[in-house]
Amino acid sequence: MTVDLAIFTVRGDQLMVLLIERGVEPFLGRAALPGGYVQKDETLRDGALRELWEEAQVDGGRLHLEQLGAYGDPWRDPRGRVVTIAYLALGPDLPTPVGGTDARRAYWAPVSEVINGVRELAFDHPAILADALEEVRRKLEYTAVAAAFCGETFTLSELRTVYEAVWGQYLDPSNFRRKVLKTEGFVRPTGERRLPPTGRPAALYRRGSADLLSPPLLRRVDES
Amino acid sequence: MTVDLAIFTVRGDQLMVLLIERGVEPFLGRAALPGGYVQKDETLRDGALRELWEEAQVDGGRLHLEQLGAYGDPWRDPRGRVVTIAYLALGPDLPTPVGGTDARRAYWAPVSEVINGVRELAFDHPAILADALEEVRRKLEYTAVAAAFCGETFTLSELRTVYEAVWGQYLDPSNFRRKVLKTEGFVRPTGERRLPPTGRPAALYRRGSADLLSPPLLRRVDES
DNA sequence: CCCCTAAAGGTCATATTGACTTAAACACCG
DNA sequence: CGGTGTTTAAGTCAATATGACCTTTAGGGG
Repeated sequence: MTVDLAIFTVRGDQLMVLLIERGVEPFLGRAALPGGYVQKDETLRDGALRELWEEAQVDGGRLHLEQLGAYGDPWRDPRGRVVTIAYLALGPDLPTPVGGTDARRAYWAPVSEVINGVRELAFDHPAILADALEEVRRKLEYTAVAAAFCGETFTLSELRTVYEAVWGQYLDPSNFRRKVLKTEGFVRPTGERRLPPTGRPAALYRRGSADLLSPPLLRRVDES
Repeated sequence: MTVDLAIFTVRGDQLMVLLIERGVEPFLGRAALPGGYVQKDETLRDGALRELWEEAQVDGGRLHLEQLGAYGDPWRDPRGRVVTIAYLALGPDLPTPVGGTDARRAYWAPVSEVINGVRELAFDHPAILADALEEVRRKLEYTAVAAAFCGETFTLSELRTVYEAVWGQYLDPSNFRRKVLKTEGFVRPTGERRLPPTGRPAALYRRGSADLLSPPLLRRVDES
């Protein structure tokens, strides 16, 4: 029984996922999602948090962590029957982590490159990553987790950039602002402002109390 | 490693869940969700389908089955560390199943009674059932699975009754009809009709090709 | 002091929803 | 054979939400 983690962050205007280069067999040297065995006395969530730290030196306290599901096809691991519980983590632009015990190194990779097959992942991690990606995209529609990608305080432009990076589509700044501000509990103004490199200062917000957005903030379906 | 099943159906105007009376220790004689050990050579889904049949003689071919998640707290099972993968199943009004090997008997119980604590479930099954219930309610909003509760063909009133039973709230028949019919791929007319005990004949539909509803069919939030 | 840029705020046509009303189709009853 | 009750089916209308687009504001830099 193992846990595997799909850890996402937004850097610049790209959605990134944390990958490791495996330092042990099987799939030695191959790219993979961080993860490892669950210990006997810990919860699945605690196991995920521990692996997060061991393999990538990422502190779980600051990021959103939720279970994605169990992957247990008998042939998914060449070593034999290994069921893995996949977790989804979202965090602000984190420092590039160093490798851990079972990982030669850890690094952020653009999700688009991994999905396109430019990098080949070990095990059934391509499927896990695909499911995780769809889940994040869906979560942004129906919940207020997008703020988990931002720092403690953020501007509405930063928040919009998160949506654009995750969904891969342009959003009208004005309509986005209207939707976010009139959705009760989405964000809470701090009263402070931040100066962009150029242009008018932007108001700063912090995450609100709401978890669900109703009505949701739907992405366009066409995407041609 | 086990699988547990939260199997729902709509009977009359009530949402029902399939329970078993445990025939073995621990929790002998207690009500529980059907489930059992996963075998070495089967997928998690196949294990769920097998347990479905063994413990409740329910044929999985006709119902919607999806994974809910993994429950793995170290103390959830008095026997020791047992991680269970919970599955959610939705089906039309099924015949009352007989008990299986590890179950003295199997029966349908109103979900409301179980949630209220009138019946106490074994293990952490109360939490699993609560999660399953919320998942069904959410699924009805964003997907077209509601038809899984109906037979091969059904009237719009039957479909609306499903929503009302699951959400526990009244829906305006006229607005429901408009929403369903104008949502592309939700239902497909068969051309036939069905005579109710009294009143105008109702057109029959079968499930359409759509999986997701966009925009979704949201339930009211207040429900006071 | 003017220009450029991004934030902030507004307009307007369109789509969707909730509450409500009206018409249609059948069985039953006298 | 026509009236009555019941359920399906269809329509109206105001309130709300959305997408596309425009104008104003508040900075920095030349």
